[in-house]
Parts: sequence; C-alpha cells; structure tokens
Amino acid sequence: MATRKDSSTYSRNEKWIADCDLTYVIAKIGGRWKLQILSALEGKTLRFSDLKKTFSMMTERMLTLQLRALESDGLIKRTVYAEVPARVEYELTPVAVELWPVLDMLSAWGSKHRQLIADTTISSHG
Amino acid sequence: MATRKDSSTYSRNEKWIADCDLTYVIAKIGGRWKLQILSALEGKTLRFSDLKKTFSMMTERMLTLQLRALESDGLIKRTVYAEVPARVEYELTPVAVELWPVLDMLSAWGSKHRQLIADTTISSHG
DNA sequence: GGCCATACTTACACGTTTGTTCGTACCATA
DNA sequence: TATGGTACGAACAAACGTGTAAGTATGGCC
Repeated sequence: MATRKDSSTYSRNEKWIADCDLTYVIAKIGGRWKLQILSALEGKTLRFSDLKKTFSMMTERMLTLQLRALESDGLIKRTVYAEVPARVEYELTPVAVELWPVLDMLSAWGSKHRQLIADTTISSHG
Repeated sequence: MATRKDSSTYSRNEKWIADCDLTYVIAKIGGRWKLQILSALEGKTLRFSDLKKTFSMMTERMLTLQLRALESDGLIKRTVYAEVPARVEYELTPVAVELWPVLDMLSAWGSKHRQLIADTTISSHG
C-alpha cells in the first residue's frame, strides 16, 4: 500500500513469507479485527452501520480499512446501493465460508490449550 | 513485554481480542516467523545453530525473540546443556503437535483459495 | 593473555499496524 | 443557509513488530 524500499530485508522476507501457504493465510486473516468481522458476517448480510454498532470499540477508520482489506482478498463482497443516505452491505464470499471448519478447529485448539498452557505455567512455579 | 499505558484504547482492545479463542490462537502463532519455526521443528529436535542455518534470512535476534515467545506460550521446549560451547536444543511440545492437523487444513485452504482469488481478480478486470 | 565457538543480549532505527481527529459528499428537510 | 444521517477519506500520532550492529559470557586451546 505505502511506498517502501523493495530491496530492504523487510520486503525480501515478506516475499518469502507470501510463498508459504500457511503464513499466507495468517497474513490474510491475521490482524486485530478481521476474524471478528468475518464472524459477525457469518450467515448474514450487514450494513456498514450495523458493523459499526457491533464493533463499537473500533473506530470507523479501522472498520473501513479492515473491510477494504477483506474485500480485496476476496473474503467479503461489498454492495453499494445508490440511495440518498448511502447504503452499503457486506457479506461473506463462498471462499470465506469454506474457512469456517478450519476456524472452528483453530478455535477449539485455542480453547483447549489456553487452559492447558495456563495449568503448565502454574505447575512450573516450583 | 514493554511498558504501556493500560488505559489506552489499544490496550483495552487487546484484552477484548484475547477473550476470543480464535484471535488468541492467531496471536500465538501469528507473526512473521513462528509458524516456520514450528514447521522446522516438526518431528525433530534442533539446536539454536541449526535453526540459525535453516533461517539464514532472519537475524539471531529475531530467532531468539520468536523462540522465547513460543517457549513462554508452551509451544516449544527449550533444553540447555551446560557444556563449554553452550548447547541449547528446541523441540515441539505435545500441545504444538496437536496443532498440525489444523495447520494442514489452513494450508490447504490457503493453497486452494490463493489460486481462486487470483482468478477472481483477473476476471473482474472487465 | 588472546582467540575460538555458541547462544544469546543490548541499543538503536526502520516500517507497519492501530488509533485520533477532523473533513468530505450526498440530498431531503427546515 | 443550516442540519441530519451514512459511509467514507486524509493527516497525524502512538505503539508495536522487525531488522542492524555491536557487545556479553563461558571455558578449552594456543
């Protein structure tokens, strides 16, 4: 997005990362809000203002940025209605829907091992 | 790790994020190198110098930071041998091993939809 | 005493992500 | 002319992730 020295180690490593299917996915769905936005859109079509209400803790700017990123990555579809007070609706693409089983597994792992890791930390105090 | 204003929106939102199993996992395995380090350790025990050779594109500092983070998250086990030239070995914990089926699914999704999204982008040029 | 190798550690700087604030465009209504 | 609601956009700043360069500690070897 922004201008950057393509020759920097940072950029070179970024390309390395993008070659890996795994890190590629993490880059797409990573970040602070993307997964939560995708969750909110599961099975629903929501307006920008709906999302704004749902995620009252994030600013309009962040919401816009995340929606744009998800759109350009083909994970959500954006539909603009040329009405007087503008209306824009967002919905998941089939691609995004296919992510759910994986995300459910990830979530399950997180739930299980969050507790497990907490226990390990406590028992290692001795 | 660093000092930070706990009252900032940034921090408040961080806590919000940590409550979600999904974003929790992404935080644990996200970042530029963690998944690749975990991959390298799959089924093996490696020394610091081995990892350094494997990831010649990343600096010692980053390697150390990532290993420390993975260790404190209970994903890898660190064993120090009190020998003359220091020897430190890293291996996956059972918790991390259980991540593999999920990561394989993620990777498969990434592989499939990377191509799909590329096609969509091309066809939407008209 | 000085050098070697391993495995770090520290100080500093670059680049990105996230957050704050203010402004834009639309058109109906008052 | 001013106000209202929706969906943004731009300029700026704080915080974090990542990278660079140099230094530390150990103890055997010369």
